[in-house]
Amino acid sequence: MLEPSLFFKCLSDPTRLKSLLLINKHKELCVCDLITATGENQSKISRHLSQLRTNGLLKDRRHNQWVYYSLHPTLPQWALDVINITATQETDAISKLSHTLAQSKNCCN
Amino acid sequence: MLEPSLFFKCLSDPTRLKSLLLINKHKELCVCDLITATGENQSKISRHLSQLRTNGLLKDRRHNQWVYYSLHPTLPQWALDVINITATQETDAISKLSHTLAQSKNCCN
DNA sequence: ACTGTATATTCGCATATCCACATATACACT
DNA sequence: AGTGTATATGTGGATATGCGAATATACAGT
Repeated sequence: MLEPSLFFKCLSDPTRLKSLLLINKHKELCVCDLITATGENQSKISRHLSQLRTNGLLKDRRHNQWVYYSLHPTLPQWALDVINITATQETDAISKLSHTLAQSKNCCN
Repeated sequence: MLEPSLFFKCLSDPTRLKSLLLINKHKELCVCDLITATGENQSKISRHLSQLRTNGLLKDRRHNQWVYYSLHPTLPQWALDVINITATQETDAISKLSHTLAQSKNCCN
């Protein structure tokens, strides 16, 4: 079972939170999408995603060179609720990031 | 306005989370109550409470030697929602702590 | 085999966090 | 003034975290 304090620690870094909210909105994104959307460098994003995966918030799906991340299917409802509440709080920031993503050519399709 | 990632960082430490949930349940508690309930030492509790206060999650009310902490009145609804969701997730742990508190003589009354 | 793209990992450094111990402050009571 | 209780804070050490730069791995296309 997911310890609340550990779950919150995952959300306590702005890059991790942005990534998680973007994945929540788009259901599934690959690493390069998140790099594009957030403007952060590759190693930073990769490390934060791996942390979210290790702690059970994300699951990865590998297809060819790409790794697609989505919310982990066993995430408990309360965690999903917290994520969605936060999403409504950050609508503007997230749409801006989504927009950046939409404008770029898709690296993986 | 309260930054979500900063708010989550406040909830990411078990001692801070316990304290916050206890205060949420009892509306107002003094420091010695929290020391009793959590079994942690004084300086540890004091420091965590001060951090919660500095970040706007708690407000303090001083009366004689005692300092009473309660949820900050300007906490936004989404933050209250997150706290309450977490509370329902931690019911057992919190009642245990509340029980410890009830059994001890009240230091401040 | 070589190249390019996508992703992960290692390393060293800087900074942050958490803690216990000691000390300080503030107030009440005598 | 002295004592006891409640709370805060300074300090130093241990550990954790976050970062960029470099390197490694994996796969696709040529």
